[in-house]
Amino acid sequence: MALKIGDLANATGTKVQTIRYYEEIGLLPLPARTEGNFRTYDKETLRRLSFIRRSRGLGFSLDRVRELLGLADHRDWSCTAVETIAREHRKAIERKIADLSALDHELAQIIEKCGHGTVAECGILEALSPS
Amino acid sequence: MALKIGDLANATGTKVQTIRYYEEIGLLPLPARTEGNFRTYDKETLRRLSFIRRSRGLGFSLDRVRELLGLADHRDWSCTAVETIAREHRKAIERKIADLSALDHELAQIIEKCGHGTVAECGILEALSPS
DNA sequence: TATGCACCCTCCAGTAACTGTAGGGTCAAG
DNA sequence: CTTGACCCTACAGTTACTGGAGGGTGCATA
Repeated sequence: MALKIGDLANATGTKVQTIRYYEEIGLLPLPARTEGNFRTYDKETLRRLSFIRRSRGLGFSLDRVRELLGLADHRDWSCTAVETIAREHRKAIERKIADLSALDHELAQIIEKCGHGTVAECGILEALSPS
Repeated sequence: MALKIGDLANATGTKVQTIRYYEEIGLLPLPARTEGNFRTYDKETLRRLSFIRRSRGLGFSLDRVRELLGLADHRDWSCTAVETIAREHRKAIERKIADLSALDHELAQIIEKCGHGTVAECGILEALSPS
């Protein structure tokens, strides 16, 4: 029932190189090896990788993921720190949305200025030029 | 009236190293040098740098900026290409906003699951774990 | 004249999170 | 015994800068 790196990759939608990268930076433990030097994994590592990928999918940085994994190991601790990480991440995302929305409005206004003529008269380029 | 690199930096809110980087990748022309080997710039380069920074501020990649600068040099061309670049950029930003909004909703749901107890019971970590 | 200080120079390394490639080994099936 | 799928290591490249080491320039002041 030993899993190879490709099995983990398939099961989690992760590239093989990415799994090796996670191992390199210490997010995944050094796995056992077969006689032929192939990495072998157990279900626990598969769960850990799934956790990492789900967290990454939600936009957490690898450093945050590392913290979350560290917290998850202390089952008797308060989960306040977990909540804090999640809330701050959400705040950061909302800031990003606000920034992008402002950009979107600005772009909309600039695009409207296009006179569909020549570059020389282009309102878009003019809007990008120094006032 | 020759401008030094620090003058350009001050006038555009750009770090000196960033200006040298733009020169290195060919976004800014190789400037004249003083006897003491200091870069000297004219108003035209200042305008070019301002254009770059304004475009970057609107989220255009350096490759797009390069295209826009290239188009701006052909004053008699149609500005259709300029409009296309701007519209596609806007589309990309709107996709990003949609993605982040989806993330935001998902995070909100996950955060609600926190029971404020121990890590072992934490609904956030559970939501991050493989189903 | 010496000194201090702000500014300039080049070159190189590091950031985040992978992705791709070169050059080779392992293993089961046909 | 060969083919093909899979695995291995090691290293370079991506984006757009940012920071630092180690040293030179130029102007004003004591």
